[in-house]
Amino acid sequence: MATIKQIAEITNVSRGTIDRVLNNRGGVSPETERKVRAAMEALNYLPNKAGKNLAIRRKKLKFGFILFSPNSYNPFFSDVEAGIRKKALELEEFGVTVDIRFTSINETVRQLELLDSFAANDYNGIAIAALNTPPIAEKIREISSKGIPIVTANTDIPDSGRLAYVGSNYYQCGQVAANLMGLITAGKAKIGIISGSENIMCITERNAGFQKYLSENYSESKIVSITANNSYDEVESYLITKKMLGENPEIDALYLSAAGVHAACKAVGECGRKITVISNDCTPATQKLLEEKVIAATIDQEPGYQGAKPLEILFEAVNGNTSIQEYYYTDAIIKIRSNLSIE
Amino acid sequence: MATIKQIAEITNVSRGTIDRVLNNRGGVSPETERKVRAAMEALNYLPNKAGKNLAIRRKKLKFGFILFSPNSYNPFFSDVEAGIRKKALELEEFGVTVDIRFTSINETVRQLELLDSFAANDYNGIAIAALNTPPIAEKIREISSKGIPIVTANTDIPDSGRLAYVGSNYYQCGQVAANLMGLITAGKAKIGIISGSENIMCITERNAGFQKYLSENYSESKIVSITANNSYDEVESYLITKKMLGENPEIDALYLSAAGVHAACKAVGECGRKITVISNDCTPATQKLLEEKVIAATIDQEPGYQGAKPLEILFEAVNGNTSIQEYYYTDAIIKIRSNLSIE
DNA sequence: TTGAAAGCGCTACCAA
DNA sequence: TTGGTAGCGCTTTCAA
Repeated sequence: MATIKQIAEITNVSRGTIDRVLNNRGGVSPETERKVRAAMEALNYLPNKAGKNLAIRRKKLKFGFILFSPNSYNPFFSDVEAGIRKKALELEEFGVTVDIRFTSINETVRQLELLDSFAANDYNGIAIAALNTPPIAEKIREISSKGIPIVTANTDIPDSGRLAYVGSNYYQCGQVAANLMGLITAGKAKIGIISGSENIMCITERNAGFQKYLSENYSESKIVSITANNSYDEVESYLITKKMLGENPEIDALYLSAAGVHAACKAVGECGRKITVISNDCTPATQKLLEEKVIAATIDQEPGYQGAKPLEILFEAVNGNTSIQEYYYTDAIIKIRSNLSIE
Repeated sequence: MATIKQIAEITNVSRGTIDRVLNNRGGVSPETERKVRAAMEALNYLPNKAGKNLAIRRKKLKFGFILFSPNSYNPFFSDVEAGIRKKALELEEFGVTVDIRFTSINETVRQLELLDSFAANDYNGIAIAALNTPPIAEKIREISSKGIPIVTANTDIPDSGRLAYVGSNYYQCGQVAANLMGLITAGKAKIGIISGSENIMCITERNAGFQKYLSENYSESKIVSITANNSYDEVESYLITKKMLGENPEIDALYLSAAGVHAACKAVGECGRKITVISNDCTPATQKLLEEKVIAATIDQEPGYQGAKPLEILFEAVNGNTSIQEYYYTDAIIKIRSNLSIE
């Protein structure tokens, strides 16, 4: 519990100088620095957060968050937004302002503009659900190199110079779905996969994890058919599910690896067969389907955390915390009918 | 983002007086109080945590935590302890000291002594995994009425004057276990329950939730046999499981509603039949059994949170936070083989 | 290169 | 009943 004041007294140096050493601000003689570091070592000095948090108010930090607009096909992002707003309220006590900007799922140009705008207006940190395209990666690299920390949320761009990623380990999500599917169907399912756009990494990762785990652990099960919904659209989701179930009467299980859950389940209800359905995320529509036993299980990815944690990381980074990890994976949380209610 | 200083300037009253009004310390004229409250209302004043956290150091708060000793029958509590120690480290920055004391699972007298000792030595708050017996309830009421906040953790005593409870909703845990059992066995399981002491509420609640959910949702399944392990002992756990499986050849599923998981599974392995096992908690031994596919699923109850959250609540309470709930339930987290690794 | 001092918001204590 | 002030730990700015 040593403080800067104590270190200052022991070393006969002013508190200002201790601060200079502590935060590597330069302008300290090697002799003094050595003495100060020795004392910090000896007293096992650790900076006090309450003190830092109070002092940082004067900086009036600004963070920006670029997120996908929630819509009927994918209401998931409104839970992310709720997480952002909650954390923003907390950070307000530390003098931090948070601004949110929305884009559609395929607006690369708009994301670039927003990134530029944040950087040009002296924002101190940026969080972004980033489209994984080369121009975005390049832009992130450019802004990061100016010293503005960037954290990716929900969708990642590795090797872009971003500070950290917060979100699902999608490959593992797929594995968990396969594991559940195996358990529920005694390892003998005839499976259809309703998938999403093949150029969105999270979808391909989920499918890969699912297929790998299934083939390694439930060799008697079989993936009968895979269809991708490339239009981010509820109607399309209904149509392809309807078609798949009609053309493949042996299918008795479905893995919904993308959004559009509600529409797909409408087709399931109409087919008249008993289908074991496993989906992702836990939106209100999905909860209702679990309640009605249409969906057997869904895999949640802590959307609130994906909104809150990136802001927390940015705050820590700006506040001089150097022990920030690269990956903050959310848990693959299994939701079934009986553990819905309590959060 | 109004501050005490601003309120003071507007109302032409000193900051000390604002503080007196804010914290109901008394000694303020009705006239002044009215004026101050009006200003706080108008500016939407909210106390700043960073400021409070810094100032509270001077109080040098002391919290005590009474916990069950981890042992081989129930290693669960070492994860709770880890949660306590982590939070204690965080609170150290606020000048808070945390002391942990251990008792066995049935030492009422020892718990009474420890409670008295904490109260007599001016501890500012107490957390306790409380044995649910009348003398303990009475003691908690006595100490609470002196103004020392008490939070129960893991095991609760309602109506004892304790401030809050942090832990499982055991009834729901039982429901989730039944829900899983139904899903995995297509609702047709012949089930044995290896239970624990009938006078521990958490066990009886789990069993009740399990039976209720099963009968309401999986009417084709059947509970064939229930045996209680009343000796908190690994060997006993092995013996009763062995006996149950031997005497009831139709049993094809087990719900382990108490600890002693490792020993029970030894008996499962020896019986030579395929048994669907569902257990509680996620200790290292249980993880290994999941890995080996001996256990199909286990229901975790966030032990780390059960250690950390009570201390957080005590700190908030002492710090003047009045919006503390009565129940802080942990999630019933479903762990299967594929979602073990990532935390 | 270093020191001194003010300030972040809140609390506690002494004096009036 | 009220005001004034010092202090919690850290940062920043100005002066030396």
